[in-house]
Amino acid sequence: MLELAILGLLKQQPMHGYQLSRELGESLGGFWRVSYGSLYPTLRRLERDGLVAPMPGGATGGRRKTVFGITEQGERAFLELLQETPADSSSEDTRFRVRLAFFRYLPPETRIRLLERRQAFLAERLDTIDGSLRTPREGVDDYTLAVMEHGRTATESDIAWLDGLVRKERSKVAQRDTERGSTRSRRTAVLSRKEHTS
Amino acid sequence: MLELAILGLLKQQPMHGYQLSRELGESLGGFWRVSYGSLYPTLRRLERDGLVAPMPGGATGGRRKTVFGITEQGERAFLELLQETPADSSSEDTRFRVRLAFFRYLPPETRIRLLERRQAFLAERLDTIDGSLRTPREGVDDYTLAVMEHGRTATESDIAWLDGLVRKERSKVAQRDTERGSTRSRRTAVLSRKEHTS
DNA sequence: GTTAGCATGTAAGGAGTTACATGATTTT
DNA sequence: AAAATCATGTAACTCCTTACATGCTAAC
Repeated sequence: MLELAILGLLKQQPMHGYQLSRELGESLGGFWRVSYGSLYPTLRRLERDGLVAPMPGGATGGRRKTVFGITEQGERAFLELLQETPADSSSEDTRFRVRLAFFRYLPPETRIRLLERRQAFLAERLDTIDGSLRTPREGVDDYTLAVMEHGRTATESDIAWLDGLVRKERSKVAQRDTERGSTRSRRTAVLSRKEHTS
Repeated sequence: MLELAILGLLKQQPMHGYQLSRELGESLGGFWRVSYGSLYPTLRRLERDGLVAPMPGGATGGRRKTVFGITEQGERAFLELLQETPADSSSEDTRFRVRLAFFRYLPPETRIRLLERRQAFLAERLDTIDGSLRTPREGVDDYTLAVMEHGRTATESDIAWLDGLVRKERSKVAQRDTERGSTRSRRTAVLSRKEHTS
């Protein structure tokens, strides 16, 4: 996840490590604040692998800091990481946030696919919660119940939010297709659905 | 976090490892599903440390499974873990959920203190988000913005939800104090505020 | 000139995961 | 008797954290 975030930020603009950590904290709004003990080693590993490289004439200052930029190889790795489906469900919420923050670098069809994948994930979570609420085992008290019900509410509103994003994305695609000649629009719609199913 | 969850579940009822994993997945409603590769070693470590112990006459079956129960030492450790303030902000959301699910084991004053601590944490997150939104750096696009705004909305509703829980808790305390003689109620209120500040 | 913040790192370790292995029991 | 699922475990690894160490630069 950290690699993705670093590459994405460096794609926007070359930066040094310290700045990366601050941007990360800001653009994720306090949902994830990396420690330097994790940031710098990762940065060096990315450099070693040729995904980022120090820039001679960096962005702003002229101090002893090392300003890094993303390489072509890094760009490729970034796009792969961005579409990656992680199995790890525990940190998936934060991970999705990070991915979404870099959505502009993906084509609309891929965006829709990822948004719908996230929806499916949340729908499954919702099923689990509803299942637990329907089958109250012994030992459930008010607090356990409160956790579950709040979880359900939050998940539902997340799904609705994603619905809005998908709708917006679809209308963008539709508009784009209309602009470039109206005969292809239906065909494109079929194609993107096909891609989503696979 | 896993230790806390295991101890809490075993406090409710003796169980074997497999059952623990299923209960965990259910009672947390899909927000956290532990892997066996983590569960069993942890369970054995807890046994080695004397916090849990195998029960001769377990709960239900008589198979080859090992049913564990919590020991007195485990109960003590559980209460400590339940009140522990973690510095790690990344997994704090899930962690709070776990803690809340075992809130019934804490005295109301401690509950209020923990709820308010969580509120303070979320308020800080809100500040970070609002700060980022007020100072739009270069490179913010619609998606980064969407992430932040959704984060703000979700955090705000979380805080409001906690407000409700705190209010409910306070009214419980007030009622309890009224029931056991009205002269002490004011003094107790002062004491719990003092505890909260520290 | 000293405090605060910028900037980069290292060593040790925590808390989990995946993938694999194995066998017992129930269901079909 | 085959398939599903219950039940327990191990080894290697990932990814990140904490705590520490160091020095530079700006501001007061």
